[in-house]
Amino acid sequence: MQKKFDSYCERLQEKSYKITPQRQMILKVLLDNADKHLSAEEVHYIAKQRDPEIGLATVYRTLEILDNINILHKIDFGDGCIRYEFSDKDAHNHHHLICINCGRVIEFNDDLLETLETWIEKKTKFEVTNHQLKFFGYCKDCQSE
Amino acid sequence: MQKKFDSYCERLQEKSYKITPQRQMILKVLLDNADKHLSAEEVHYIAKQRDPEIGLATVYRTLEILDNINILHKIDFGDGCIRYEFSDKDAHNHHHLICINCGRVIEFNDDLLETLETWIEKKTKFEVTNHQLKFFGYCKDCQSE
DNA sequence: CTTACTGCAAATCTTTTGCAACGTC
DNA sequence: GACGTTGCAAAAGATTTGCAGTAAG
Repeated sequence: MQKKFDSYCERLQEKSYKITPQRQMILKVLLDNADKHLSAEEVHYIAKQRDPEIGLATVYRTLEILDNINILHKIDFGDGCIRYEFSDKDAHNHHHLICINCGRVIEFNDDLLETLETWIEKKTKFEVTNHQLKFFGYCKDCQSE
Repeated sequence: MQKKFDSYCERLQEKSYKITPQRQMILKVLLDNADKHLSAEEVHYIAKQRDPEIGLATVYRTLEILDNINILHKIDFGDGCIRYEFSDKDAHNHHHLICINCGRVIEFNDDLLETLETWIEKKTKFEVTNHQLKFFGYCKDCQSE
């Protein structure tokens, strides 16, 4: 965890962003909840418990930067806000199962799309840099209803 | 086209929604632009040219209904608004290539995911009803930059 | 004639921006 | 010390809601 934190700070520095206490804290909040897909609001809520001074705009600005330098990326689960996830989390082969009843998000690994990507690049001349695959449906607990 | 329009009206009726002129018009706008992925704002803009009286809230409310009864579904291309697409459009095997430079959206067909879905249902006991696959990258025109 | 639907305006919610004060390098 | 960064408050967008009037079945 400390290792990741340090490498993210380095990446910020490389891109000549300053390592401020707020940015470090936001990174720590994200690392502590790496399994969660937090939204800006949620990051702010947790961050405020650690430092009540921190502003929501700072959180938004930091997440934007972390997205730009590819530490995070945005995901939309259709619940009205942008959520974030670390980019290096099994990078290319992890997808999401989203329950349309309770909203739970389950992660799922598979590398089937590698093949598809190469095929797309050949066939359509579109240069693929990333993909997102979401399955909607009902989780185990919601199927009875 | 007329056939689809009629069947959509029927579906509205079945669910005991009224067939108002506004709803008919919104459906026609959507059918006339079935290749486009319009947002609520865009639907309203086109609709207003046909009937300047129509209100934006009506458009939002109608799109919500059409989504609920599965005539449309929402897609998010990361441009800050919800876009819509007919649900029956090659339903299960059409995906999107989104250019992160110019924002162009290219459609792409493939049925690879059918297999994956069955596999997920077996493996995770998640009941899949739909999926969304998006590839991000650079379209032909933007690759030179 | 009843109940759902509409248009408008106001409200809400998420995200962005302007700006003076502040802190990192 | 310079310049990027912060917090706050205000602004901006997208979407939702309340309500009185209107119209579909």
